[in-house]
Amino acid sequence: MTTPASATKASTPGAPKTARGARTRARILQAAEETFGALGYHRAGITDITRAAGVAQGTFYTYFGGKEEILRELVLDMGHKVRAHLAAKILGARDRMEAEERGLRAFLEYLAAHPSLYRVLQEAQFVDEAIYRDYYETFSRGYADMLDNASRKGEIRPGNNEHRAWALMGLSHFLGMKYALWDQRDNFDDIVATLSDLFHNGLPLSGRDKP
Amino acid sequence: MTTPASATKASTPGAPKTARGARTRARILQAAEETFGALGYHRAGITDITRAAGVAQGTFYTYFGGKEEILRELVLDMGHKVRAHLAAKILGARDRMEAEERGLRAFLEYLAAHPSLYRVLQEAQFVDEAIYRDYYETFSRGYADMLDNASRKGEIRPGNNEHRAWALMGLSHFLGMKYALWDQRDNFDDIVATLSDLFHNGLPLSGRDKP
DNA sequence: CGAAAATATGAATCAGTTGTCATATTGAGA
DNA sequence: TCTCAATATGACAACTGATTCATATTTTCG
Repeated sequence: MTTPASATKASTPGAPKTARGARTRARILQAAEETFGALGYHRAGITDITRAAGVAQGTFYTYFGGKEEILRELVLDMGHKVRAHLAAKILGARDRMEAEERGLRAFLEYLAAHPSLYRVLQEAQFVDEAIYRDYYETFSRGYADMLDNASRKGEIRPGNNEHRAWALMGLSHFLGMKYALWDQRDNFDDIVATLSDLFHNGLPLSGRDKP
Repeated sequence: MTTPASATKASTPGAPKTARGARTRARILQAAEETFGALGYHRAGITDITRAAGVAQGTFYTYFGGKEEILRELVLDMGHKVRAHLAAKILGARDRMEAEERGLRAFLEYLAAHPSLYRVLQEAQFVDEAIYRDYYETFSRGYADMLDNASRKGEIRPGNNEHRAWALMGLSHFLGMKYALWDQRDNFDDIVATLSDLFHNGLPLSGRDKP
């Protein structure tokens, strides 16, 4: 339907004004994450969400303007959580190389533990592309900044760190999809080792190219 | 709805038995690619597809079992085309390293020229995950085989080429999404150069680690 | 040319969903 | 305890969009 021209869509209701309200809202949000994660955005009905939350359909609209809005909220929320998790896991790294390894491992582990993240985020792309782009543009900016710092410190080669950031995000994304979600591994040592080797030495046999 | 247990979905109608039929079917397939690409799978109605193809709604069901089926067909078709394109572009490469550069460039150019590919494929993931997985599993197998060959020839370091294949696919995917689709660039020299440097030297300043 | 098969048509059916609303319940503060 | 604003309820109105089907039209080929 996509906003049938002149109609519907009650815009964001105000925030809850009671402890009870806050609790209910949180339950619905949580239920939405699970339901979207399990069924996907389109197959999941408001009914499924409210049933999972243990409230009546109508209650949904006390806190959220509609299906799209709760998805947006979810994506924002997830973005914060992932970044916080990765930041924490990277914290003690000696240099950028170690940070990359830790970051990759942390991402894979996070994805294995929170598979809904992936599905909700990826599906958001087709519901509201802007929020999906924001997620990755924000992420990539932070990533590129860290690489720039490492460049300045002489820890990594000079080069276009924006390009590198997108490449590295993509690589994590696919490795996560394949090994954490599809194959459902719980040990990522060998994967991290393979990528670590790539980061350190590139692909060629000996690193004797342009130094 | 997800196949309501006991119902609907007329299974694949037979192939057209007339030149006219073949033409009509092709027109619908083409229209579906454009329509899904422009509106997305869910927002695109059968109506939109048939209108774009210049036929009546009912005609659609003469050739396709339903909306999901035409999507499947599209994904399969696209898979063949991309692989053919990349294979052709890589053909004359002297070594694996050059093949990687050419492959990345070819992928970015293909995506810029066929943006529907991306959208249809990515969205297929949430309509019929199996076909999406097949697409990438097939692709990755071929990719890993090529890397294995290069390993044997001593062109690249030994290592887990399956992991590498997924990492390389992911990296291309994200670079394509960002630069070909979102930023709509038409020149990818600098991106290919950045990644070429990564492939040759890894990230660290000098390549003097474990040789 | 004259069936018979293959195609084409589009109105009607049918299932399923979102978002609304009038009505009840709850609980915090006076 | 009483009152009122905040919440909760769930039946239902209003739509959307996929698929079907009885009915034309076109093509093939004997």
